[in-house]
Amino acid sequence: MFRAFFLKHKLVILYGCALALLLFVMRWLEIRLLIMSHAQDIYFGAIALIFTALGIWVALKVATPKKEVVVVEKTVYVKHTNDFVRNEEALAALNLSPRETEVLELLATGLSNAEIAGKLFVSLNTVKTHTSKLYEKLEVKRRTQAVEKARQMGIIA
Amino acid sequence: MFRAFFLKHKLVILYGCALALLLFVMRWLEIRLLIMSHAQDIYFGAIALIFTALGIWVALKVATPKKEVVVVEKTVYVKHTNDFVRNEEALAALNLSPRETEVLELLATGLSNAEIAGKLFVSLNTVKTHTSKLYEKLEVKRRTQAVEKARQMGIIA
DNA sequence: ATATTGCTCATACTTTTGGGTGATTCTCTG
DNA sequence: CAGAGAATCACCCAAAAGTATGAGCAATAT
Repeated sequence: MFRAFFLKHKLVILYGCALALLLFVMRWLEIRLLIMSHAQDIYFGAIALIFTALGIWVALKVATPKKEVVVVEKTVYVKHTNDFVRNEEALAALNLSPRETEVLELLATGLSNAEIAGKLFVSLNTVKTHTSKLYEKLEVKRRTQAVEKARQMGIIA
Repeated sequence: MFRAFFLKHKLVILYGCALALLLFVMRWLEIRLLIMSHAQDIYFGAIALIFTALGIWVALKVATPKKEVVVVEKTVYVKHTNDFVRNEEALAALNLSPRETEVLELLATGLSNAEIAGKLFVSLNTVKTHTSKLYEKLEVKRRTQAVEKARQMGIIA
């Protein structure tokens, strides 16, 4: 409870303590500095400097950094595939389960197993099982071949 | 000449003047404030506050803004034609070496690095070097993505 | 009611891929 | 001639992919 409060207002509390301490030290220093009458200016200068520095420090610590937005244009090529027709016969002949087809499509976009697992809300192991079965049914050994074969068969865009 | 110098160190000069002025005012105030012996603390507090504020102000004024890069993607739709025509501009922009292009094409057929090495009569390590450079230039992380991107850009069939 | 199929997940192990670094050789260019 | 870029290769480490096997669960077909 106290800890949470402290953590939340850490900066403010620390700053307050630092200020109090400094004032105390200065008050004490004052006694001996006042003996030398001309040291007053140096004294004030010191106070000014210290608190200016403190202010700068606090400002840099607390201030939300200004952001300068730099816009970089980047060209993205996207193939226009409006005339793709899925080869339903070939797809049916493969006897892929719905889930496997889904995985195959994500596979073709270049996603990793982990990324596919994330998209489908399943574990990495599950995706591995699906891909393995997929490779079996497509009679390939690697994901790259699976994509290539599926593309040639016309079952993915 | 003086003007240029002033403009260049405007902030420093202004700050210096402000500091001097404040010290002068305080020195003057001191005379009457010292009469009330217990006003000393208020006096110091005022100094501390003012210079802290000054420090904050200076810091906020001077602080270098952080840059934030925003990538704006510019979409280019590539016409999908049944007879493939290589997108020469895109290919040239990528600045791929002849060997890298060769590797990319074999990559797209679904071959493993070892198989590519065999086809090109080079070592597996060499193929790895090529693929790595390829991924860099295509701005991708995996071979599957490389193939997908190259296909969308129209630099492979 | 059993068998099958699809989906899920795990564990354990091997292979492949990718990242980083550095070296060598050759060729082209200023 | 020095420097840059391309191609070659090596070594090491880490991450991703793939293989094998087993198992639980729900819907569906027999």
